[in-house]
Amino acid sequence: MEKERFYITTAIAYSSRKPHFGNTYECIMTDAIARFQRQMGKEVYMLTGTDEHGQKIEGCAAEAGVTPQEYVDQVSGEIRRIWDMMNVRYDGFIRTTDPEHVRRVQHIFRKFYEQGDIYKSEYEGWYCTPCESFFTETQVVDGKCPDCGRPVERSREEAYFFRMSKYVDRLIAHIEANPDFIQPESRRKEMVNNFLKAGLQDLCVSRSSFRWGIPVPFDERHVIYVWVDALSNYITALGYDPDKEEQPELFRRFWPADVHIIGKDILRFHTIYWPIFLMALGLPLPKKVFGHPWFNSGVDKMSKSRGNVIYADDLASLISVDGVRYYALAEMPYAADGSITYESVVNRYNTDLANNLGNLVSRTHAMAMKYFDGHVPPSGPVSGPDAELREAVLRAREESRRLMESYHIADALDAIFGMLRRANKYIDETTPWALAKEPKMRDRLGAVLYNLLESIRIGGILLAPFLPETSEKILLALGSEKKEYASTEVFGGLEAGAALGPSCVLFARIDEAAFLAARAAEAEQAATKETFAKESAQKEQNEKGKDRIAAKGNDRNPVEERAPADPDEEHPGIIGIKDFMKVELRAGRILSCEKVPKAKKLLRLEVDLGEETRQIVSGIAKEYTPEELCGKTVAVVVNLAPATLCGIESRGMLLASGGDRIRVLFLDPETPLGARIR
RNA sequence: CGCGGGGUAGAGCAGUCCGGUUAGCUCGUCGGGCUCAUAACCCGGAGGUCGUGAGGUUCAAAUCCCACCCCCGCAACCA
Repeated sequence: MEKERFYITTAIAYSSRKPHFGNTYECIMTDAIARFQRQMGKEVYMLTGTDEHGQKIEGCAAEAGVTPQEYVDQVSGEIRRIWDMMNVRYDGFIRTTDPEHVRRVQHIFRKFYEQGDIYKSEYEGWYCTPCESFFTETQVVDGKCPDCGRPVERSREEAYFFRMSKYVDRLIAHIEANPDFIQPESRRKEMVNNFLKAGLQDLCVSRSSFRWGIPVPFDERHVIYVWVDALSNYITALGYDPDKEEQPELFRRFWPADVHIIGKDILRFHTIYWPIFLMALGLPLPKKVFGHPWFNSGVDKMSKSRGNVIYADDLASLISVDGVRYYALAEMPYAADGSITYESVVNRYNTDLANNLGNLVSRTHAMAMKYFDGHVPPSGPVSGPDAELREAVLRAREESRRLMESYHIADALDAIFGMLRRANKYIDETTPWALAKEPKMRDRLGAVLYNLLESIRIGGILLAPFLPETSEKILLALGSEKKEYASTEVFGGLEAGAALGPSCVLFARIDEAAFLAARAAEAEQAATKETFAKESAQKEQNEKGKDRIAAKGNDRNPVEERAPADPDEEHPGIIGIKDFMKVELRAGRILSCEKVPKAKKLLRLEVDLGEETRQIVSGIAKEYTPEELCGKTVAVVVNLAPATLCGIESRGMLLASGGDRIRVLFLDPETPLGARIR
């Protein structure tokens, strides 16, 4: 009989910088599912890879003084190194710069064009270079990018568009007929209500403003924009090429994918544009798209400027690879965002891995060594709590399987660890050390230890998809050859008389206080270094304007150093006093203030600037009530171009701290109204 | 009235669809037990008006209905 097949993918990682914990989590999660499916006897193909085109990478490479190809070679290698280190066992690793991928994407693009799905038109709008995005008039906020807040430019370019409208109805019908298509559930409604039913616009699928991309085959001035390029990886990696008479075996065997595992931020592209591209190619749609939640760092989004970025490889050096895997898999809820803190890392590690799992193995192994000279004793008749233990073991097996089938990974792990807890309790119930003192209880003692060893053996096998190394170690300690899932069906697979392996400490306990202190010290050091690096880099650039050459090799993290990550992390360059004086800041008093109806964040203010009174709209409604602002003296940017927000004109801007906690900058009430601030 | 999800012990969650035993679980906390083990393990206690409404339906509501409040996604509007 032919094996059932299972095709699972991660999103391909964007190669502009080193992936942080959230990216790595996705890969670990996907790997756990893939390993589980292999354990279930399926023929699995797990695909991951790197997305290597785009203007941002072009820019990063230029800054680093290397070619884009050299740049992505390095980053892609780094990403792959981390995946490998985390024991992610992928079957395919695609890079969007692979020549085969490039050629196939060109064929796909041409096919779309030839069948009339792609047409040439002109795009005019506001363009944000760092985000590589065009925005419409209504999206742009006061001349700035709505995503990153940096200035946008008026830009017009000839571009190719994909006729989405043609397929929308079919897609809606598909989503409605397949309620499981988008997971978790809540995401499905977001997509359907926010995008599909609201009216889907044609998608711009080419760019001519940069070169680092796959050229449009029939129009060399254009490169194929990210989505046709990146999304296609799921089929090109299997060898799909629309020009081929017959698709290769790999493709025929594995398409359609069973599930695409992706971050919730790109759900829209995977549940709307990707299915439509597939429809246009006449291919079946993936069975499921799972938009996993994000890991936040404590309460904040992870970001370097907050000094709270955690990298998986760094963490692995502290708590082991399986420690990281366990943490990521156990801590992340199914649908809501999870949060990572060092406290919870240590707590999870100590309580679950060291105390519950590690110590169970350790104490059981020690007793078997001491009382039975390192051999598996024969199992005796079932008595006392034996039945309950066995039942717990088999139930954990069923539960974890059921939960894994629906991608409830944390819950599946919980089921297994619950069983381990039951085994610890069993030791207290049966008190083997007391039995050991009575020679006539020898058989009972053997039975008790047998039950424990067998429970651990089954547990070790069940843990294999999540903690592959630990699973190996457990089975090695038991000296058991039986590692296949089938051997867990019946309690009693362990053979009496077999010799145990050497004892081992699976997870040494961590001293929480010392651990946290060390992390705090590191963070401080890193922050200092970061500031220093930035400053000297800027100095260098300003003074000589020379290109910097990326340090290679010994630099611990060269990628991170040169790629300014998120917009909010970018530090301002050094400016002269002239530049500063371009910004006209003046003191004003808030005369009146009210919430903008229908707006969540906006307050409409009348501000007295001495000479004049201005209407300013400010996005601080979540932090301040109108009452507490009235009468306050504030700093206002008065020469900012007017913007229209929610239909209300705003002329100027209040100074306030940004980020998650917005705090308005209040001035001394004695400040004369209209006074220039500098 | 944009769309969706959620408010359950100090924290994180399950239970809600298909109303019904003392509202569970993990962590934390307090007390006890044990000594095989990684100061680990086991037991017990305290701690909950299940967001609010002396609302509705019902013999019975965390669970169904209604109203309101708050939080989080997505979208929009962070000047």
